Amino acid sequence: MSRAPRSERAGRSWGDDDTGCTVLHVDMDAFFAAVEVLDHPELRGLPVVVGGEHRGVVTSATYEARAFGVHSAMPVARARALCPQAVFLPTRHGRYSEVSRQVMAVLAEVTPVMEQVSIDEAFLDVSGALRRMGPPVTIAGWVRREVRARTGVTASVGVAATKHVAKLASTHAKPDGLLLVPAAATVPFLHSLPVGALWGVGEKTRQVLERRGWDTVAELAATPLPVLHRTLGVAAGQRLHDLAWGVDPRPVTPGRVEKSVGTETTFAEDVTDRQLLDRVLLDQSHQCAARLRADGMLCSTVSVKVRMADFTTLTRSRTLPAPTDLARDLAAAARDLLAGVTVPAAGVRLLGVRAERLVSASAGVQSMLDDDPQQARAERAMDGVRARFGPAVLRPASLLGGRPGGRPETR
DNA sequence: TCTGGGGTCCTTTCACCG
DNA sequence: TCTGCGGTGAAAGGACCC
Repeated sequence: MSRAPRSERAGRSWGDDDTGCTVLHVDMDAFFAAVEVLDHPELRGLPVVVGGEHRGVVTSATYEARAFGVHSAMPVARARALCPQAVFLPTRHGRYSEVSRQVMAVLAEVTPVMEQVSIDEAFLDVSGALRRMGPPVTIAGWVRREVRARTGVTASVGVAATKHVAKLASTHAKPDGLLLVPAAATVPFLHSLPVGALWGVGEKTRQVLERRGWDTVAELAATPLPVLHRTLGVAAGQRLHDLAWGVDPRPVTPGRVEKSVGTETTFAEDVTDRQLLDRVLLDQSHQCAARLRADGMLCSTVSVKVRMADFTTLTRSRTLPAPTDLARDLAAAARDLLAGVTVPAAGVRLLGVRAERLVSASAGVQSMLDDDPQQARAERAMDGVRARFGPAVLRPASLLGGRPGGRPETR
């Protein structure tokens, strides 16, 4: 669910010349909530909110719920206050992934030049499909019809000459719409938007820009580049200046490789018990390692994230002597890193482990697995058992004897 | 109101090396 | 021997995205 601000003006028609507008951005409408309504037809037309239960936030809400001011990233408690009559449902990630795969399969029929950005959106470069399927707007119409017919959920599509503008166009087409921004209308379209609409401008940056008096993309675009460099840094200043003028040479890139894998847990209650924290790290290390092995990757760096009860957050990371995909190695590093952190009396709210600087296991690098083939065989055997009987059947002995009290309440 | 979990990218700081 | 300096890589933090 997009959090970017929208502009009434920008949602109008900008013309019908789609020449050169070969980038499509396909974005599912209120995706998680839409899947829930699909599976529970009796909820159609009602305010439905999907999100965590206790310390959770809203991950998706139907347009009926949004009419009450509910939006994604809002604490569920706040959403309940705004819309007590809404139906609140927990997230079912597996089910959303299933529908997502069906949607992506439809898109893949258009062109192999498809870049999936998240579970519910993707870019298509349709330049190679024009002869077979017709002009971009015709293709966009086909995508919307086929996605709805085959999955039962709706998508909005933005059509433009660049990824950034296509993305903004789909935002302004919502819900269940299509918006073309002709190449010639790119700059007027962008300049009709508030600065917060630009990709890369979140809450903090928007405040910085607005303090300077730059409320709109047009005002940002008119600002000399050196001033932007001083205000935002060279990289961010250059990028926003380019985007504000419609300059976005990024190609649609299929098959992006992951750069890190991680898992984190917010406890139902803040935790002060170090043994419990260590056990959670071990559990998370096993999850990360299993994913590394499933993806055929090794990691060179392990990082630990700790969020304290007062929400201050710190990370600690360590480069390993050699790359690994073994939970034992991740856990050893993670525990060591956590040992260097002072746990405040009020306790820890969130704990996480991330494996970074990934390299392919087949790249022939010297790894920590070579030192202990027995451990490697044991962990791979665990993968096999979990694959057959489910992730919950097998856990290291030190994790038995009671689930850590703070398993995420969102599962 | 009270703040998830999965990520990416950028900046700053610091240690180390020559 | 001490100091300065530029380059580089690791670590940490923060902003942002969905």
